[in-house]
Amino acid sequence: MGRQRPGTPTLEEVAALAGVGRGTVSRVVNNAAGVRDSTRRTVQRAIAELGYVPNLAARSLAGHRADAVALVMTETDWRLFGEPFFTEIVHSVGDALTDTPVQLLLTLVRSDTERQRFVEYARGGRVDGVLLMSVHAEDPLPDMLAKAGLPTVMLGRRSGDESVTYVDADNAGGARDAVTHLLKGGRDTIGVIGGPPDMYVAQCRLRGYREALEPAGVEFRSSLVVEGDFSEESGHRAMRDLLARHPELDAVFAASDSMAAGALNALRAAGRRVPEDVAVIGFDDFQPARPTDPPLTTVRQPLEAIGRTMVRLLLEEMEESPAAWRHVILPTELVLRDTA
Amino acid sequence: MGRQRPGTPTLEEVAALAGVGRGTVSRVVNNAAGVRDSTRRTVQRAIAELGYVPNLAARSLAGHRADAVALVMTETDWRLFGEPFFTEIVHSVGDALTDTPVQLLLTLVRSDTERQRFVEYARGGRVDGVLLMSVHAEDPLPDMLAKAGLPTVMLGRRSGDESVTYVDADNAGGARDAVTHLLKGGRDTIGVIGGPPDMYVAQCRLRGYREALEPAGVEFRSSLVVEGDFSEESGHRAMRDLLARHPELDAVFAASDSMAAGALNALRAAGRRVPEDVAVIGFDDFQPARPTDPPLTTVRQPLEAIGRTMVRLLLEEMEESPAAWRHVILPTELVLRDTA
DNA sequence: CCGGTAAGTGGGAGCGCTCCCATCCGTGGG
DNA sequence: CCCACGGATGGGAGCGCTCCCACTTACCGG
Repeated sequence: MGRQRPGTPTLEEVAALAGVGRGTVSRVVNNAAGVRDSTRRTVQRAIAELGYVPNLAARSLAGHRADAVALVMTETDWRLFGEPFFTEIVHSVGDALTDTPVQLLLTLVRSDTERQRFVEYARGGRVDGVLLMSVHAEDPLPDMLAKAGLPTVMLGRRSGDESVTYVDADNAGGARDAVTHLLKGGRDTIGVIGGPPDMYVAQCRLRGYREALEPAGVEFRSSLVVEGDFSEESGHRAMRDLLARHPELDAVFAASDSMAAGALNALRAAGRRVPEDVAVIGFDDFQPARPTDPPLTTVRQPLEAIGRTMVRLLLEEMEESPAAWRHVILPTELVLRDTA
Repeated sequence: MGRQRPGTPTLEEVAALAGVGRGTVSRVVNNAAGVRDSTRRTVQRAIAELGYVPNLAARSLAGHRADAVALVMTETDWRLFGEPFFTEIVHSVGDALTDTPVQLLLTLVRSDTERQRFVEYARGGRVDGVLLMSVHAEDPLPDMLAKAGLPTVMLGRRSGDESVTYVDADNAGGARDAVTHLLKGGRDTIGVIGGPPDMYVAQCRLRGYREALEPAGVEFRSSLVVEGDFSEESGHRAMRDLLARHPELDAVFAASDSMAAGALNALRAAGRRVPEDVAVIGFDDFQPARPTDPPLTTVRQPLEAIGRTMVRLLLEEMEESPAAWRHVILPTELVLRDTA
């Protein structure tokens, strides 16, 4: 470092070459109005000739903005969600920023050192806003950013009431739809393979399950609930437990597709036919989903819309710095395939 | 944007509160020597009291450095390599930067718009150097960056002679080792499932195959070479072709583990025993590898070392701006499991 | 007792840009 | 023919920091 790249021309040099003032060149570079067309062309020629590129540090310093936003992943996101979720969010966020001059920066926060460094980076003004991939309950990052007054949007939430803007899928609603569908299909002994109970998203999906039972007059039985950790293996194990406890089970709602896939295997191993003996519905439908056999009926999370919405909210907060946090819940969609 | 976060204190304000000059505060903030301990403590107290965080734009502007590097992925990397490769590289790069004040920024370049934006970002001085994930032959990005005088290190190379610093695995050597191992095991009709012939990495692995044959006195036969695209499915197809052409085949070297996995399936379908009838060796051994049945003998790419080396070279270039590009080839390792 | 040296410190001079106001020029109406 | 007005333009005043040099002070040896 400390090295200077050679001959990076400055605004002033462009102005000199074009025979105009600094202000005019700045206006041309920033595509601002109020420059005569002939002047604009002269300046553009000078810019091209010198290969001028604006110094972004100077622009930031003078303009009080960075024209960049960060999308932060924690170590946990990194493994837990695997590629499809991550890819889809990143792509939709990227797409949503295409028409802006904003550069998207992905950053990985794996340790306290890295968190600290990132906070200094963000508070230091290198980004105008931060998007947080799903955060864990104990993650101090959202509040650190909020306290620093940085526009921040989270994907998902850590609890029922967040004091940070977030976008989330309608987890409860999606689960409710799934279970309602099972009930309408005449199933009445419906097991649940839930996620880790300390995760809010898992709580919501479980709540949706309960909410669906009530109007149908079916009683909630906690023996029908088994907890998993969103992994395929945990789904397999949970399904086995469930069958042992309730051989009469005629349907299962799994809080993730991976767990549903594990459940499918366990059911096959137990000689149950799907969906004849036991109907199965999953949750997520990340694209491209690894196809199950038979193809899984599931609740689709609107990832593309989530990414897009996060960007919209972030840009709005960057623009206006609203007083209140906003919470957006996006609808899920029940995708009927062959397991229910 | 255009918004100002409230009350961000400046160096000057800290200096005033601590009753010292700007220079002294700067020295404390940057952990520079030449400040009396008592003074240092006073200043640190003032910093804490005001919650001072350095303005990085100002620092960049005055200090001619960004304290950040970018790791660029193109759309192609994104899909082609999937998670394990990507994850391991990112982690090792991250680890290698832990002890520096350098922030790692992952950026995704999917279109010309995004490429242009990134180049402006990089040339604008927001990063001190760039790491490029594997690049394709036609990718103009490396040369754009090189021309801009930005320290740049590529993972892999686009051709035999690159005018950009790169780090690569010894693809030819790894392939040679694999095939030599097969020959030593008494196999002499060894098929190859190669990668796309327009990719240099595929050429190298194929070259290694040929180089191993010669000293063993085995003649190269092009009918033993089938081309794949690194996907499991293409490996399956290639294996079928190979068996049709050469029923007497007694070994296969696949230029990737995915293709080897496909080959394994095809062999099983054809009723061949592995390794008794046909030995199989793959290439990559990305962790965590999806286990094959039987466990695959393969050539391990030293991803961790590659990431670490890339960072070392980049930091060196940032420091000294050497005249010549450097090319580092890291050794692979033949991992013997059950298929050969 | 004094010059000499080193350690510690203060602050001027930018870094290259944006913002904004003063200025200039051309035009149209009175 | 003069003045007022608005669009186009020039450039001063910073933005908050680092770099570096000048300055102060304390302490050393002669």
